[in-house]
Amino acid sequence: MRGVRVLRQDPVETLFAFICSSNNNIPRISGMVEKLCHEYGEFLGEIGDVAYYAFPNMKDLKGSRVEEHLRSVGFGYRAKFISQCASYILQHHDSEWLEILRSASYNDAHAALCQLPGVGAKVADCVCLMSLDKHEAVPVDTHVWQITAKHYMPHLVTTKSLTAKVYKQIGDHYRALFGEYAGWAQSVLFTADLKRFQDTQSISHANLKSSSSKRSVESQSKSTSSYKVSAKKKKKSSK
DNA sequence: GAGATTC
DNA sequence: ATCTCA
Repeated sequence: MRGVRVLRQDPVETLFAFICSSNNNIPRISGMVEKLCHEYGEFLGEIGDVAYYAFPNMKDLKGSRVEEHLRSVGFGYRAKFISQCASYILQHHDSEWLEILRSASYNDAHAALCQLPGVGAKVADCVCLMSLDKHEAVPVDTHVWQITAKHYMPHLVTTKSLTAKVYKQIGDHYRALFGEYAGWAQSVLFTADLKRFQDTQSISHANLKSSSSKRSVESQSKSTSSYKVSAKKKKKSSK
């Protein structure tokens, strides 16, 4: 049986990859990250006829020259965020600052990340959860917002946009329910709603509730006591 | 809260 | 998704 896993990724790669993710789709994000590696990363070797490069060091990502180049290859407004973010971290902190944030509290790490250009609450939570060991971090995108409002927090169905206030409310809701597993719960919610996982019994959206399928979830009891995490929690330290 | 930003 | 403007 397959499960939903929250990986422990490299903080630098995670931060810059999620800066690329804003208002963007996965194929394009993947292409952008590969471009960063190929253009600015160290050559690692090749397997067959495919060359592999490491994710760049931040010192190689800063500067207006980088920004201009990234813009010319289709990074859009994210080009500025990437170069400025690298500059900011190296100027105000150092190259190991992100790793050091692993020993900070979730609230401190989140607040610090939100200071960076191109990093808001959502990207900060993604970095916290996927690379900084902050498993109470709950990244709330428009998708998770809609799912949560519909199935778990009905009073939010009338909210017109994902404001900072609503963002906090949703995260706090899951933290109260799942504590240190809140981030994992978010991953299950998110994954369960992906079309390609709709028929994957082991991680169906409705599994966070007591029973039944996704289609009939609306008619179910909304009581929090029916929420179950059950025995499908998993974690891994590498891909 | 609305609109712009990249493709 | 973040930022800017109002």
